[in-house]
Amino acid sequence: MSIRLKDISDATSFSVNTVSRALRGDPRISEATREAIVRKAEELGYIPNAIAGIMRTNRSRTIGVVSADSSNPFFAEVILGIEEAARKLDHSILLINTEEKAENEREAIKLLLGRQVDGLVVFPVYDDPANLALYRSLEIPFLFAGRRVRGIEDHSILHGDVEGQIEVVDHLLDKGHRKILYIAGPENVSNTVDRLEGFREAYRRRGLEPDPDLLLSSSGHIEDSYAKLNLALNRGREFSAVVCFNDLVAIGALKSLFENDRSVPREVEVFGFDNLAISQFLRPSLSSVDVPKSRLGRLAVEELVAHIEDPEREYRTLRIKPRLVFRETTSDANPQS
Amino acid sequence: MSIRLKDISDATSFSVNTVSRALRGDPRISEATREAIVRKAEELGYIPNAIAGIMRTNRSRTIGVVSADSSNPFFAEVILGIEEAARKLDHSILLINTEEKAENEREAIKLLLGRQVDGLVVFPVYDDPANLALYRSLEIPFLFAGRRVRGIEDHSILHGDVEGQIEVVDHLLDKGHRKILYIAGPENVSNTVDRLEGFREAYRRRGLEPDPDLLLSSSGHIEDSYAKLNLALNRGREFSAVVCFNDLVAIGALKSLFENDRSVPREVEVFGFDNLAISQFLRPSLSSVDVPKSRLGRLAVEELVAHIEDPEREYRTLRIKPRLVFRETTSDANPQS
DNA sequence: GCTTTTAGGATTAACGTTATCCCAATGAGC
DNA sequence: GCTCATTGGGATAACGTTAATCCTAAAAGC
Repeated sequence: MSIRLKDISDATSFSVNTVSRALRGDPRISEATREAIVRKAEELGYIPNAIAGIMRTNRSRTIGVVSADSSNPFFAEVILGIEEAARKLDHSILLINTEEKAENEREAIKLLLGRQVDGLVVFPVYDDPANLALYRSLEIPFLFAGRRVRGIEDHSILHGDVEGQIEVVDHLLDKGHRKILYIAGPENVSNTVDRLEGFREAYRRRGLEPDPDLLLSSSGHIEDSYAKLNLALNRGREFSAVVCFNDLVAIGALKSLFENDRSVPREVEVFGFDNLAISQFLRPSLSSVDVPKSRLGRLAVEELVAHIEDPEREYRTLRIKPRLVFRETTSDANPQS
Repeated sequence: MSIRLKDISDATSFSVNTVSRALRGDPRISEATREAIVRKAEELGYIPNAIAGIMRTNRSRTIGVVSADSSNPFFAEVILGIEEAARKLDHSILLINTEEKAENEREAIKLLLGRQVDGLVVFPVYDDPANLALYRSLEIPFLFAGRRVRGIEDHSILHGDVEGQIEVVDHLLDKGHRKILYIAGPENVSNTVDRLEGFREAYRRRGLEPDPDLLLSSSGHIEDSYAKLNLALNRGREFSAVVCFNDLVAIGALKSLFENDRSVPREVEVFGFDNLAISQFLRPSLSSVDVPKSRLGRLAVEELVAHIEDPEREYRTLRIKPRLVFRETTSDANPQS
């Protein structure tokens, strides 16, 4: 059976209390005593029962992570940063996926609250009244990674969806493209809203109007994007550039373009968004908007832990700058730089 | 503050015990009472304190997942299956990465034990005396997903590394290839050992000997594989096929081949292993050995939970059959089929 | 009418920690 | 030699839940 403080107490004839304090490095315990206790603890292979500790202290050193879409490597890459940062700050991660469903998100949060997590990092849906109410009633720190929630302004770490998308479209308009196909992302996700807004804003700034026929929606996944672009091509849509909600969408689009004998980038230029790790190894390698995913995860954890440790700390939206990456799905390098 | 059973007890004037039992559906509580209590609990927004429950019952309904390499999508895909299966069986996941370090693996397990997980799914290193001792002393169920540990025979769910690799090499030898370059994977991982053994065995069966100059080692990642193959090409190594430890290695190899003007598959055929989700979208799309990753994860969890619920259950190695997938990095389809 | 059964619920004691309060011994200050 | 800190450690009470045991009416059996 597993060793408890009591067992060390019995073996050393110090009280349980003293053993506990010795192992936690309480200065009130003499060096000699501490050493004897620590040695005995190691000898017995003592592993502290974290559950009991959490119960007593009401501090779990655990961060609940509510991820959105497990089939998108973007989240995996951010979560990698989260896990690493959490480990460095001596916290554990409890991970749940919502598959972008508002209800799953609520359930996940309740489950995590029940497990007494100290804080939450969430990839939330954009607009849901019940979720909004839940977040407003939350008594532990929470942060939104790379996304916004309608109605909650200050809990986000954003990576410039609007600006990033403006830059892409601006670049293409600069190069003379006037028929740009846009494949948008999943419903009710701020990234979709913001990137679409960026797309539109870039046109607006030049007094131009995007062609509604060249605006496709998608689930944000490869297969759906592939199907949607096939459909558009079958309907005879003409365009010289495809701007995609994310890299997965771009991968599906590339497949469709290839199968429909559209040469990339000669006839059609393609942009993704997110700059996944694999995108540089596609052929042609994918031009994209780089989002520092690992940094986003790290930042989220560091900021969250700061909030956990200082409940008075004020929330404010943090912003990371995105950066265009030009590869083989676009011709030439950035004309500006 | 958060609502406890006590609060519901106060509000309904039933005892804490009755409230607890009513919420857990104990048959000894009358329907009327149960309903009143449940309604009040919902009204108050009661969220059970799982920590206290775990403390009392010594059952956490949590599975510790010790993953190996967070930068390899293979694990992400398996963990996806793990998470889904766990959720269906009403369990949570506690996830830690080891980055293939034996010591991290031990630390991860100790941390998870401290958190009172009910069982472990581990992607372990192959051969480490301290880890072996740790596993032997473990008092909770544990399973190795897709890997073996030297010295522990029955706790694995394997996916035919040896056979899969034999099949690949056999196929190539059938087609007349005699100069096959093999890029092996990371040290001290059973997959590396077994796939290499498969490679050798395929030669052995024909009374052939692989050329030691055509045997490269790698970390199992894109960049390293890319560098190693570049080096081999610079040294004038000649070969007509490259068999890779996994798909990431294959991606790096493809990049090197492309940059060195080796046409794939005309001059060089390439095989990966794992069949990552992205591999079908590479260009050329990658021929590989499909490992049912999601199923592996699901199976691991289902089997683990079976062990948790029946401590007497015997361990036995489970085996999943791999399947060759022929795509554009190999010429023709499978000659046999 | 009395006892026995049973439904329905209350009391109480854990689970392993940690925090609060307490005490004994030692030594310093006068 | 007395007081008073200081040091080092012990005793005890929580944390919120659940399990084991116990209680009490009312119904049922004779």
